[in-house]
Parts: sequence; structure tokens; C-alpha cells
Amino acid sequence: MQGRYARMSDMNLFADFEKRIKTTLEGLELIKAQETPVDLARVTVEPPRDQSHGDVATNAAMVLSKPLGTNPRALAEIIAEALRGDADVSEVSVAGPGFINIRLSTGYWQQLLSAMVSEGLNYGRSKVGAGHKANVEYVSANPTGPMHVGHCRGAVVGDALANLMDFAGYDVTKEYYINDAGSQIDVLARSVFLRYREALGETIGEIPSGLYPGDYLIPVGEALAAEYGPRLHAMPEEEWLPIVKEKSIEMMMALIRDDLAALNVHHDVFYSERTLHANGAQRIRQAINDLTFKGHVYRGTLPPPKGQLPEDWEDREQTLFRSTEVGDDIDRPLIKSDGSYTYFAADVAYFKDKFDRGYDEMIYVLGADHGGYVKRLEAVARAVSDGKAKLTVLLCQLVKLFREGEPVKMSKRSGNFVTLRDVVDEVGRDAVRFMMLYRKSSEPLDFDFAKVTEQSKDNPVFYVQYAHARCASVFRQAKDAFPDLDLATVDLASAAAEISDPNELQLVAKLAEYPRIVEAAAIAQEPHRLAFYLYDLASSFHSHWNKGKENPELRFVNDKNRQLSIARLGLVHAVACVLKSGLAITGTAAPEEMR
RNA sequence: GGUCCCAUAGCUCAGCAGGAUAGAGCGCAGGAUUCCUAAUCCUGAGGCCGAUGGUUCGAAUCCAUCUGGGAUCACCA
Repeated sequence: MQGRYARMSDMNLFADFEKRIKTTLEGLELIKAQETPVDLARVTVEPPRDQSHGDVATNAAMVLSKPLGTNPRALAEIIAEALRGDADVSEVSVAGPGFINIRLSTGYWQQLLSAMVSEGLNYGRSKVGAGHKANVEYVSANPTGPMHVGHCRGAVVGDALANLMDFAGYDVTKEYYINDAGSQIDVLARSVFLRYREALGETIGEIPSGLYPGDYLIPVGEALAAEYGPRLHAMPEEEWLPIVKEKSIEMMMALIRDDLAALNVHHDVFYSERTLHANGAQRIRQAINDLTFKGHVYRGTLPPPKGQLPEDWEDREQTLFRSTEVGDDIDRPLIKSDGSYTYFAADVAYFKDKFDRGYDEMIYVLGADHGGYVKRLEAVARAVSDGKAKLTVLLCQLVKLFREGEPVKMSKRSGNFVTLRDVVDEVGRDAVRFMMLYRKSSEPLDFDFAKVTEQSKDNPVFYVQYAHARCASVFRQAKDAFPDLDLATVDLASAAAEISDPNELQLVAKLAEYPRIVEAAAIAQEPHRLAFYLYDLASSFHSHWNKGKENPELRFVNDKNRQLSIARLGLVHAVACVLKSGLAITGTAAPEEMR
């Protein structure tokens, strides 16, 4: 058995057969006879659209017919004949315009299942990302208050993408950029100072407009009062401001980390924008010098904005990044007319820092409202890394909240917005996480509080978790049926090789898609594909379970047939592992029971 | 006005490094079941993949233009 598994060059069935087919092609006389080497890059091996066609399909004949100067059907017949020599192939046929459909032997499926069981939770891991260092930056909410529901989607998508890429072999860092350097931090500090005075017993009345009114700043004021007493009050602003800033940022970040933890989001690196500004903005100066050295920086003026001219528009000379030469629509200011650095300048320095830390793939997960920022970030990547680093921006479209079909209204002004914590507390982190992934991120998402907590098959979160719980339930039943069976020591991997019912082999085929889905989703940076796959797998499992209602022979546990039951436990275990591993990537729990 | 995202069944959406008869859920129409392995199950009808051109043996998928929806435009962060 080990020997058989060793022959499978890859746990990814399709990758395995791609290699086999390409090897077969290279061995064909017709191909060896060509003077110029034949390019096999466009040959793909995929699951056929319709299962009745077979288990594996390849377009080889259609892609190669032109360079070989033959017609696709005839070529397909030649290739098909060669593939029939593979012991794991039970049937090869040619269909349509020249597709080659391959049906695999029962033995192959059995060995594959056996290997899946052996791999357990590692089944599906890939090496496609090996050798790549990826930095996934997400959330990066301003440290001026608790996280708002609008941050949820980016947080979940970024986190799941990072998990997914890790599973696909990338060396991944989850990073959070703390915007702790801008003028909004001054506003924060002044708002907190008011709360500090309040904590000292002063009556502050209504919070002036332009300051943050939220109650969450009260504890910061109290902490300052407890720590400094009235001393801050006696200081001039330039003295108390840094102290209050420091404390405010620290406490706001603690708040945000708590919010993130509630969502099961954990970053590896929290990178402070202030470190770029430290020591006379050393990092930023270096980054700009670097760009200047490469000829990307000049002093000049920008053309006025197109369309409606702002009333306060005036022509000013600034230090500009010639981003138009690296794909941007307009050159971008690095230094303001008053000599201070723009936010964008810090971003250049931040990107350079990431590049210098050795990342070759930077991913920015942003809200759709930052769409206008994408081109300049890409320009930065090209200029700073000389095109060596890949930068991708994932734009998440907005989430609309509903309650029983009615849109939830939010007013930011009153400080009375829906927080991330409100949502997590009400529906649970699993529902939030899974539902945020159950849509392509470039598509707007409707989130209904009632629907996502519904305990029915109409709710994908419940449906997938329920499938996992059912798997656990099978094991509990097995224990009842065979009290002497020691599940800890029984060799499920070997036992699973006896599965032969076509319905069950279909389930194995569904499991066989997992590695392919992982790779495709990681490469496309689309974690939602995994969520859809899990739903699909759960659906196959439930459907098979339902067949057991009609036909007790198909039930997993049959107390009259111990050996068959154990073999089926192997299958159920494989299903449970894939569900659990996939759910873990989405950041959702895989419960043992649903009560 | 420029840029980006989107348009697929009645509804909500998958499908996209081009492939065969375009899928799922809900809803709808029929049928089964009161059983229990755990929150019913099975079957069916729904389509000019926004429009028009182009690339190709082959396009929902790639390119261009257009239409209709959303986002964005700054010495803000």
C-alpha cells in the first residue's frame, strides 16, 4: 500500500495526472519527432464539467493539434491509447471536439482515500507558494476608536486569505499598519483631553463638533486622571499633547486588539506609522532619497483637477513623485508646500520597509472606497522594487446590514455607529466570518442578522458546521454499536481502502478536489472559493447521509458489518478533516455537535 | 469629466490564467415521508450570460466601444 501511495507524485489528483499525461505526451513518437520542442504549457487537466464524462479530463489534443498539424479528434485517439497503459486508469474516451476523458480505477480512489486519511488535517496543503514571502496587510483601522462594522469584511477576508496562502505554502505575515501619525491623532488627543478634564470633575457639556464624541474615550480620560492627577491641566498644550497622544493610541489599540480577538483575527506585526516619522522622519527621507536617486522625484506643479475645479484651488510648487512613468494617472505629492510629508510619502517609506524586509508579495486588503489609491500603490511598488515585488490590492465592496429584511441605518455623526463588537456579540464570530467569505469580495454583500443565525439548511454557516457535527455523530454511534472498538488505535487509513460503493466513491471524488481548490483560491487570492467548496462538500455529505434514511444499507454504521463500518468511518473521518481544515482557514469553528 | 468595481434563472449569487448540454440556494410546480442517523427528502420547469463588434478551431470567461448601477477624485489621513 505504501508503495502504491508513493507512486502518487502528488496528493492533488489533478496535478498528479497532469504530470502523468505530460510524461505520456513526451513519450509519443509524434511529439518526439518534432524538430522544435512542443510546448505543453497550455495542456490542462481538470475535473470534467459533467461527472458522467469521467473523473479527469484533458484538453491536450485540442491544444496540440495545431502545432502538430493533425486534427484534434485523431490526435486524441492516439493520446487516449497511450493513456490506457496506466494501471490506475480504467477507461479513456474521446468526446466532443477532442476532449480526452479518463475514468479512474476503484483501486486508485481507494488508495487516494487511504492517503487522505493518513494525511489527516494536513491533507490539502500545497507547495505552490513555497519560496514566496508574502505580506498581507489588512484592517489597519485608524486608532481613534473601536472597530466599526465596516471593518469586518476586510478583517475577515484578509485573515482568511493569509491562512489560505499559508496552507498553500507561502511564508505569510499578517500585518496591521497603525495610522498613528496624522492629524486625526491630534483630534483624538484633544477629545481625550476633554474626557480627562471631565474625569477631574469638570463639567464639559456637549462635545464640540470636530472632536470624537464616543463614550469609549471616557476610560482614557480616567486613566490619565488617575495617572497624572491635575498636572496635565497645568501644562501648555505642546507639553500635554504628546503624553495624551501616547496614552490614547495605546488604549485605542488595546480596544482594537480586543475587537479583533473577538473576530478571531490575530496579526503577527503591528507596524506604527510613527516609526517612519521618528528621528526627523529618517525613514521617509531615505525612501524619498532612494526614489530621487532613481530619477522618480522632481519639484513641480500639478495640473488642476479635471471636471469641477475646487474653489480653493491654487497652483503650488511641491516635491512630486513621477508616478505617471510607472503606471499612475497623475504625479503624486510627497512633500506639502509647508514642507511636511504627505501621508503618501509615509506609504512609500512603508512599502520600502516591507520590501527591505524581504517580501516579494505585498497584499493590501482595502475597502472599495480606497479604489482611487490602487494605482499609486502599484506605482510605488514598481518604482521602489524596480518591478521585483508583486503588489496586489484586494478591494472589498461594502456590506449592507439588514434586520429582518429592513436596512439598518447608521449615523456616524452621533458616534452611534454599529460596531464590530455589536455584530459579533449578536450573531457570533463564526456566522460573521463565514458569511463575510460567502461572497466574492469584489461584490457588495448583504448581511442579515436574522438569516445568519437561523438554524436551518438555508444558512450556509449552519449547513457546513452541521456536516462536521454529523461526522462526529457517526463516530459516537460507532462507539455505541461497537463498544469494544478502540477508535484511537484502529487503522482507519487501511480500512478506508475497502470503500467501494459508487455513492461513497463520489464523495471521495469531491474530497479529491480539495487540494486543487486550495491552490486555485490561493493563487487567485480569492478565499471565497474555499467557502463555496465547503458548502459543496457539505451538500454532498448531507445528500449521501439522506440516502441512508431510505436505505439503511448505506448508513455509515452497520452493527452487523463491523469491517464495512470501520471502512466507512475512514471515509467520514476524511470528510471531517477536510471540513475542519477548510473551516480553520476561514477562521470558523468545526463543532462536534450543534446543540 | 478621469479612474476602478459590477451586470449570469423570478430573487440572491457561483462559474473567469478560453473548452463539451452554463450551475447552486431561495421561490415556483409536482411527488414521497410523520419515519427518525440530527433541523424533511426526491424530481421538474425556469437562460439571447446587459448590448455591439473583435481575437480564436471554440468566448459567460480575453480585448475595444456602448448602456445601466456603485465607488472614488484633494497638500486629508
